[in-house]
Amino acid sequence: MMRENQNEKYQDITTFKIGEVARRAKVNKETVRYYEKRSLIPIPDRRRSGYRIFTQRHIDQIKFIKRAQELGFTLSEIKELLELRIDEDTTCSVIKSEAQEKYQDVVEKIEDLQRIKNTLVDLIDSCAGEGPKGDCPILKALEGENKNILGNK
Amino acid sequence: MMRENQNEKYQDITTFKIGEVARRAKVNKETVRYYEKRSLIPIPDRRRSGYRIFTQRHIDQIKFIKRAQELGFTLSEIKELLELRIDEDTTCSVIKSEAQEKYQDVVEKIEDLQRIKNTLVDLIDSCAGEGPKGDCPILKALEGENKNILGNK
DNA sequence: TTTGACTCTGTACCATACTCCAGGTCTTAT
DNA sequence: ATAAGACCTGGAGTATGGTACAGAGTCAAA
Repeated sequence: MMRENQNEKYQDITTFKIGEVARRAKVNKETVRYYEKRSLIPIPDRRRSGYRIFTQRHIDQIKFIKRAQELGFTLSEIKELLELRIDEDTTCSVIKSEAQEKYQDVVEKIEDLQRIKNTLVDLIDSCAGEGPKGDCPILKALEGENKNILGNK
Repeated sequence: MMRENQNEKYQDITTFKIGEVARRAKVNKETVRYYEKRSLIPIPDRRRSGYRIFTQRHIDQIKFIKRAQELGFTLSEIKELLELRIDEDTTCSVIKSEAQEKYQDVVEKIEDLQRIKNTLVDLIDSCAGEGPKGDCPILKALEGENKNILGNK
């Protein structure tokens, strides 16, 4: 924390240097700079020395980003989300439909993986796990000899 | 196809130039070169001119790679798989356990996505989709005001 | 022989999300 | 005053799986 910064604007509020921000938001300092570069956080003011001046707002926003990431949002999507949050005209329903879109993405990814999982199960079941690799049905399937298990065109 | 290449070795077999390989394996020419660089296919011989000489073996191997990719194997994993395939001592059970490991990966990925999906459902359900964003429970949750839906620490 | 299509190499670039480093400046405590 | 530690910038590097050039050489058919 730094109290006596030269900027009038920050007379009465607590400000932070990058290290403290990183510690509090539980990210790397480089990540904070990276988010600034990608415009994911408000551009911090600078001290005369060039040091960035952060506020609680920055810390909160980084935490927001991290939570959204856990939900599978990419940084680009999160940026949109943040812009929505700032936009006066944004309504609840806009936010909701963003979440619904992301939900659809996730459902599709699960379906893809489910299909892959089923194929793997079939392959594993088809293989007794005995004998030399020459007879391995898994390799055979990958080699394209088995049109039944893998969906080869 | 080229028949009259100067290499004795290819007197009796059909050989291909990169474009034909790419067409038959349904990949980009650059991808063929990329696979060569990553040692995912046997190093092709060269004509005096420098042109690569491919055989059916190369085409089959590229198809193998593509099928394995569809099962979620990374190129590094596929390389291991290919090495297993070449190794005399490889048994069926070794291949099987590779597949089982990949199966575990896929199951875990599905579980992760399932958790994300559930959270999104909860968020979406919590939002009536009406009114200004100020009251949006989704944004509130992301902002960390709701300890119940998101697993904020 | 000409000419269009093909191939060669090496390098750079795409997206994603950081992470690290060097070389230099600033702060802060003693 | 000094020295440790924190901060600055710009650029490179990480992993993944390619794609896209440019500029030069080669091939094949008419």
